[in-house]
Amino acid sequence: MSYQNEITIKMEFKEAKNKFVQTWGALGSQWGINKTMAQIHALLMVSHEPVSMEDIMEELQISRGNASMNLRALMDWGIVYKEYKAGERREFFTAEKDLDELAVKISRERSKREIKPALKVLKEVSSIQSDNTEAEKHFVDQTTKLYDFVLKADNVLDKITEYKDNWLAKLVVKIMK
Amino acid sequence: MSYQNEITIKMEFKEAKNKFVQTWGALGSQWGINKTMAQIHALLMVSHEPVSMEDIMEELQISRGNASMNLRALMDWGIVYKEYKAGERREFFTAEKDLDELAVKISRERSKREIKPALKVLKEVSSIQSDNTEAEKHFVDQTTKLYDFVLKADNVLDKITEYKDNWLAKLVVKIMK
DNA sequence: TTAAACTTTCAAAAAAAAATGAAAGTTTGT
DNA sequence: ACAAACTTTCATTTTTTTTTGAAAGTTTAA
Repeated sequence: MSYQNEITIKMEFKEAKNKFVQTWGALGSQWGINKTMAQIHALLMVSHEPVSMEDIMEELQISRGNASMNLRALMDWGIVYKEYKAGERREFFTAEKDLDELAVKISRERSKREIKPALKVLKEVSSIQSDNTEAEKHFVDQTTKLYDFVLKADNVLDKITEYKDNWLAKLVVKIMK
Repeated sequence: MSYQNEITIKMEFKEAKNKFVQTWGALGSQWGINKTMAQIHALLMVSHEPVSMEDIMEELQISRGNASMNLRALMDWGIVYKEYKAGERREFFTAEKDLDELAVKISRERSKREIKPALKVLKEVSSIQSDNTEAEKHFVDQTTKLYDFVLKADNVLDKITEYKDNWLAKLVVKIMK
C-alpha cells in the first residue's frame, strides 16, 4: 500500500471519528445534555486507550476549565472513570463502554435527578381537596393519572436495571411475543 | 361554606395549577424541550375546556408570537389540537389527554427526528474500511455495537407503539415475569 | 370588496447556558 | 519543606436559545 493511500485512510478515520463526535454532541443538546459533555463522552467511547485532559482539549478545541468541569460532570453520572498510569503524573479518562451498563446508569441518574422530584410535585398538586368545579375535578383527575403513569414508567426503568445483562435483547423478545 | 373559604380553595387550586405548569416546564428544559412549549402543553393538559391563545398568553405571561410559535410546534408534534367553537371567530386549543397516546406520539416523533438520523450517521462512520491500527479497529467495533444497540432500542419503541392500549401495564407485567 | 378580528412571521432584543482563562488549589517526588 | 506538574474554580465573556412585538398575512361577515 502506497504512502498516499495510507494518508487517505488515516484521513478517513479521523473524519469518521470527528463526524461521530459532532453527531453525538448535537444529539446530546437535543436531549438536554450539554454539547461538550456529550462530545467528551463520545470521544472516550471510541478511544482505545485512556485519554489525558490535554488530548481532550486538543481534539475538541476546548479550554482547560471546560474540559475539567465536564469530565467532573461525566464522573458524577458514573459513566466516565479516572485512571492512573504507572509512572505518569497526569490523569487519564475512560468511558463506560458496555452499552447496557451505560443505559442502566443513565436511567438511574435521570430517575433520581428528574423523575423522582417531578413525582413528588405531581403527588402534591393532585392532592388538593376539591369536589367543587368541573375545572378542579378535571385537574385532580388528570394530575392523578399523570402521577400513576410516570410512577409506572419509572418502575419499568427500575426493573430494567435489575436485568442488567442483556435486558434489551430480552425485552425485545418479550415485546415481540 | 363561607365566602372566605371559597376564596381560599380557589387560591389553592390556582397555586397547584401554577406549580404543575412550572414543574412541567422545568422538566421540559431538562429533556431538550423549550420551557414555554412544555408549559403550554401542561396548561392544556389540565384544562377542562379548550383554551384560546389570548388565555394562554395571559396565564403564562408570554407574548403573542411566542404563544403562536410554540402552539404550532406542539401541533407539529401531534399532541395539541386546534378546535373551532361554533359562532366563535378565534381558535381554541386542546392537548392530547390520553397518556398512552401521548407517549406513543412523542416516541414516534423523537425516533423520526433524532434517532433515525443518528442511526444513519452511526452506520456511515462504522463502515470505514480499516483492519489497520488498534485504534481504528476499536472505533469500528464500538460504533458498530452502538448502531446495533440504538437500532434495537428504537425497535422496542416501535413495537411498544403497536400495543397502543395499555402497553405500559402489559410491559410491567412482562418485565416482572 | 372592505374592514374588523384574528394569527403568523421574523428581525431584533433579551435571557439563559456554556466556555474561557487566569488565579487558586492540590499532589507528588526530591 | 519546596517546587514542579498538574487540576479545579469561578467571575467574566461568548455563544446559543428563546422571546418579543410590530408588520404582514389570513379569514370571515356584511
